[in-house]
Amino acid sequence: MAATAAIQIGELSRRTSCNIETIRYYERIGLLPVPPRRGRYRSYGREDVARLGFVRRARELGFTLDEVRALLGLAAGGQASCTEVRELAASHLQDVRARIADLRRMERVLADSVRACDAGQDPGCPLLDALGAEVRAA
Amino acid sequence: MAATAAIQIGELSRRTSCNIETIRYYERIGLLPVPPRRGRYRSYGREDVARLGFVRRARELGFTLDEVRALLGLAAGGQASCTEVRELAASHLQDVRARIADLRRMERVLADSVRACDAGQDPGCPLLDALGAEVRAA
DNA sequence: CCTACCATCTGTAGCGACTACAGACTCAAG
DNA sequence: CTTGAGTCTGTAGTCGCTACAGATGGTAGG
Repeated sequence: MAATAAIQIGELSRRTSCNIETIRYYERIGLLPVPPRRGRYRSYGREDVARLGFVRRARELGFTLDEVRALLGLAAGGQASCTEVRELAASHLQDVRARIADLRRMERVLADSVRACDAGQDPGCPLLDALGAEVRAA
Repeated sequence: MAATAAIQIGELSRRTSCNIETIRYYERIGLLPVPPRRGRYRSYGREDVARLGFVRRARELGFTLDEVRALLGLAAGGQASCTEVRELAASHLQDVRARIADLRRMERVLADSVRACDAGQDPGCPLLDALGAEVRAA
């Protein structure tokens, strides 16, 4: 019940594993509230640690900062917003799956080419061939 | 054997499915050679189509522009460089696989949360909980 | 010949999500 | 009193484009 222990930006950075410059950046773009100052130094409290932790975890899940902003708004809103949160997450999940599919396509082509290269009976370079190798003729 | 048909940037753009602005950008950063001019207009030939095609295919495989630059250098170099090409591709393949692994981790967490949300017996919002929901208490 | 219209030109600024300085200051310990 | 760590502001860089604005070029129709 003591007054929330005030911490400085360095401590906030340590507790959230978030770069100091990034914290100030989040403040600049309005993702974190402008904190009060002790002297000239930013002074943070318990709920700043929570909020920034939330942001960082959402970022780790690949949400964009705009999506995070929306999530923060919804999180403050109470249970009515659970549906909206679900929709945001579901749509983001689709994005993630699409990106995985893209990367898998790349992986397949690359792996095939490297394998062909290892087999090494090709007259030219199978990797360069895969990229359309007439460039060499220049 | 006719002199290589000279084309303008618009035609190059169409043939390579590469944005005009992007072509000029590639020229600016030295990825494409500075072309001669017909009047004030850039004039491209057969090997520009090939080179830009190569660049675009490499980009589709996720190579960075620096890697593409390296590949172009190696492609010009003859067969001695095949090993180096292989190494570049193999290392890029590792990157791609790492990114896939990252995304899969995200996918799992997101899918789990959305599923928990659908089950809908949680008192709060399982999605927000997954992100560390004390933010709501603010 | 004039006009309309398209393509092309140069140069600059914006995106997203940071990251990296430079150069000033504050504050506490030795 | 000095040293060193921490913090401050402000600006510019990263990557790979993309999007303008505003000036020309070349061509076709009237």
